[in-house]
Amino acid sequence: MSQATATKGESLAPERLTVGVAARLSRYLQVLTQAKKQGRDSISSQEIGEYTHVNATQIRRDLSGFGKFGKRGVGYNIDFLILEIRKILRTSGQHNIALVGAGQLGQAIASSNIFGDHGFHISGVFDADPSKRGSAVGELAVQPMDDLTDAIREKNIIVGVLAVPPGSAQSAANALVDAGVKIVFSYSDALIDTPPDVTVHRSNPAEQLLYALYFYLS
Amino acid sequence: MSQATATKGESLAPERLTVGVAARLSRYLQVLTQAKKQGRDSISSQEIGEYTHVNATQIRRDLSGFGKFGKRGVGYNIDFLILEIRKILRTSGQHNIALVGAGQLGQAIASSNIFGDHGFHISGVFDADPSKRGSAVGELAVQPMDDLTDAIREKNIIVGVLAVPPGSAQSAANALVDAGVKIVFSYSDALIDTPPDVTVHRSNPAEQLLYALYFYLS
DNA sequence: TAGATTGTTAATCGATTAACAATC
DNA sequence: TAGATTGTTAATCGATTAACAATC
Repeated sequence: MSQATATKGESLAPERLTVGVAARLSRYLQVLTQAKKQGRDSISSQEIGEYTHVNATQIRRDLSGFGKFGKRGVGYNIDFLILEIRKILRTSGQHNIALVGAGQLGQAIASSNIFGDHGFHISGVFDADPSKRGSAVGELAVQPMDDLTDAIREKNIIVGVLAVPPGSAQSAANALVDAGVKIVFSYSDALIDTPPDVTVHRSNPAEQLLYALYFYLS
Repeated sequence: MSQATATKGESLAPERLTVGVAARLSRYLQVLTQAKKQGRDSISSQEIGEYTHVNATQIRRDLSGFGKFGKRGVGYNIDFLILEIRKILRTSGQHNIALVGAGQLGQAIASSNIFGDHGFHISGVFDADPSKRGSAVGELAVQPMDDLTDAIREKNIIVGVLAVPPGSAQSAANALVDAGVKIVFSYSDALIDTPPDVTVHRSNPAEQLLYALYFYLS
């Protein structure tokens, strides 16, 4: 019972979410966003569970810690629940991010909605290769790495995405960190060292397949 | 204590790993593979923890359930630990996978080592677009979707990777499922429905950034 | 020897699950 | 009303953490 004591009618929000709850809420949000795109109005905890691999009871428990968001016999209203989870995660607004790497991967990312759908706006694409300078990636023109620091400071960017080959991951990450970025997402699985105040997340398809395979083979 | 009773000197392997343990072991394996690539010989639980965001004590506990793999004062021998974890996960061999989608993303995936480094061999690239047929992607030639079923049966493929736009994700997944694939990894965040015996994993960069952002902002 | 890091214990906390009354 | 699904409880299990002896 580490939740703040709530007086009648008030929200029951705890001071700070645990890592598990925050991760799961983000996961529910992703499913809700996609279900909304498909034109759905409401969704049950059971169904969110099928898409997220989270137990349906766990989902209802996670949500009921913050309020009564559902309707018995019906499920959860998608628009409403998206707003509520965004409030809980305190990430309601748009967030500018910087993309480093304008190769095939960078171009694929910039022209997709995988970030845009979730409140992240790619506000600059950077590449160390001078021959790429100025070429179009999505709706943006590729900028040289020298522009990184100014762009990150001007647009208050704290998230950087790396779409560079493994051999360039560390140097590209260094450039982002020097410019003030605090959260790095890398599509390469090369290990990246950063100061303690910077967190690195890596794309991990093979890792997910490996453990899915274990359960398939068992 | 659900571990099998082990007689002296034998491995202590439990019947079946929990989801948590299997996922973490896969994660350690990824870090070990990368550290080996960097020419490292040994690594401490502390350091694996920094790269995986898993507590160092938890890592030692996970490993010590299967044997004494480390050396006190030194750490874990990387080559040895990779072999041991592969044995535990029973995924030591090579696994053929099918890649659907030969656009920028598919090409980026096929020409990278993100799967190859972890024992997954891309043995076929497929695309519904007839104009792409035969063009080179990595070291492979793009095949039409009609070839999918035969290829998957011949090469005993149980894993399919989707690198297609959100609007094509469901139909491409259907083709994979019809051909006999049991594990699907999708780079699109569109929701995909499959029969109960097929598991779907999705790439989720925005989700990870969202919850990283929560902890940065708190 | 001195320093480092494993292997292991014990105590706590969060996740998971089944079950079911409440209610839409 | 009948069917469905939430919100919530209670019981169990796994994860997390600090601490430290063992030992390389």
